[in-house]
Amino acid sequence: MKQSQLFAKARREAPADEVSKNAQLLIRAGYVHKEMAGVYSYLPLGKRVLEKIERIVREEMDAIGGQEIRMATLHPSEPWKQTGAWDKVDVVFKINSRTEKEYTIGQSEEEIVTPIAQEYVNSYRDLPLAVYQIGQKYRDELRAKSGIMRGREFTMKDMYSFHETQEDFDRFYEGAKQAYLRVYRRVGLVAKATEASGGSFTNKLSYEFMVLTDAGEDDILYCSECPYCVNVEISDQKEGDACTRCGKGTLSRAKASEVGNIFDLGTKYPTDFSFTYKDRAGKDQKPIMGCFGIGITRLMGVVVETFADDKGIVWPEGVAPFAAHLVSLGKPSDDVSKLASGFYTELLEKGIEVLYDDRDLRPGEKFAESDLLGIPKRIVVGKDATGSGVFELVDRKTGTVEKIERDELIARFARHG
RNA sequence: CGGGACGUGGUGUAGCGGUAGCACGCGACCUUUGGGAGGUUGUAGCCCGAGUUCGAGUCUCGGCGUCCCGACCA
Repeated sequence: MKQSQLFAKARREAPADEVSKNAQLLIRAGYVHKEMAGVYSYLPLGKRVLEKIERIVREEMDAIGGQEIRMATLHPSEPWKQTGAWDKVDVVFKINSRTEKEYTIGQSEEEIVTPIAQEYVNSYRDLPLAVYQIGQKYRDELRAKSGIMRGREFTMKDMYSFHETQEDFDRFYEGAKQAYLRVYRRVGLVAKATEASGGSFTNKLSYEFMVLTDAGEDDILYCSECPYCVNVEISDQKEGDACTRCGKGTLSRAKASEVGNIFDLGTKYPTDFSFTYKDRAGKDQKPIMGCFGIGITRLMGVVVETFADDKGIVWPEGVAPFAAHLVSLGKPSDDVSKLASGFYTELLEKGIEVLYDDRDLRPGEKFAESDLLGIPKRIVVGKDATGSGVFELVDRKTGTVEKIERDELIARFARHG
């Protein structure tokens, strides 16, 4: 993509009405546009980042047998009344039509997915089943905060699974937990599987996936030696206590942001909807159900919070909007510009995702903006490149500068694909 | 929802009862080109509504909006 054609331009100053690092940087750099408190639109660069995250999530969900669907976001009120959530869950938006019919917009989708599964799961032969979607969720939060990390509208991957037995559920649950940890790793983050409350409809524990960040709104205790991690809201332990899990480490307390949550829902929803299937003996049974969420937009915010430095955003390679930022220091149609344009075409032909800064601006401005955008690698084409054919490769994270010959540079990006 | 702060051109801000100013951006022209250049010129603004006052961006009240702390958080 040519930067001269990118309609969302970076600004020099952060918006005055945002305090959170993620919102300040994402707005400044032109990734998102705020519509109102807790609601953001995603512009070309932001959309690309979301798609990167979504692709990783999709691959990992597919790998554990998830089937992707797309459920409605405008919901009838009836199933929500049937499960009790209409009255019990206070973040449910309630909408009235012109004819006074009541609707809601999805803040989660058990009320929709359970009847869908009920329609097609008639026999034990149809189980297990796992379906998921990536889509918008709406919650009537009393207070939106922290930029894109806690909004009233956000993107979530939500998966729902149905099982014959607790053993089968446990097997799938463990597989999902591992898949989640792979997702976060690929996104570039370290997430801790944290023991937490199961929410209002189950008294079982759940796992929350927590990334340590001061921008987070949860507090967790985690062991210095083993993976044990617990949300302080359900823990009687305190910082400095010995870890009861491994017996070796001590517990530290830290702020963290929840980027995923997996639940054992038991038979709550099948019960509410009278959803049964025939087991091997021909008897009616209720499936055991699980729910598995990942906050896609929140994940993006946490990545910004985690890696940004004083110059701007720093994207890990896995989620960057582009693999390379090609910055030409040439003037319109001079030799430097021609060289850069030729190289841009070649990168495109090799399938390398590149943002090409072809604008006629001063170098300082281009570098500052490049730093702000946070693309992992910057290729600078200046005067010296016209004779030598050697380009400059700058690492956004470390600032390391390498002089690399043209073909080697292409080969390097092609390898990372 | 309780508490607090704040709403001035597209963006960031100054103005504290008496002619709304600056910077950036954007348009035009000239010079400049390896870390956010300089000059000339143009462009564009007081959230909404009442009230106090000779006079309100400024004071009072009421809305609306945004952020922060708390509460809440499938």
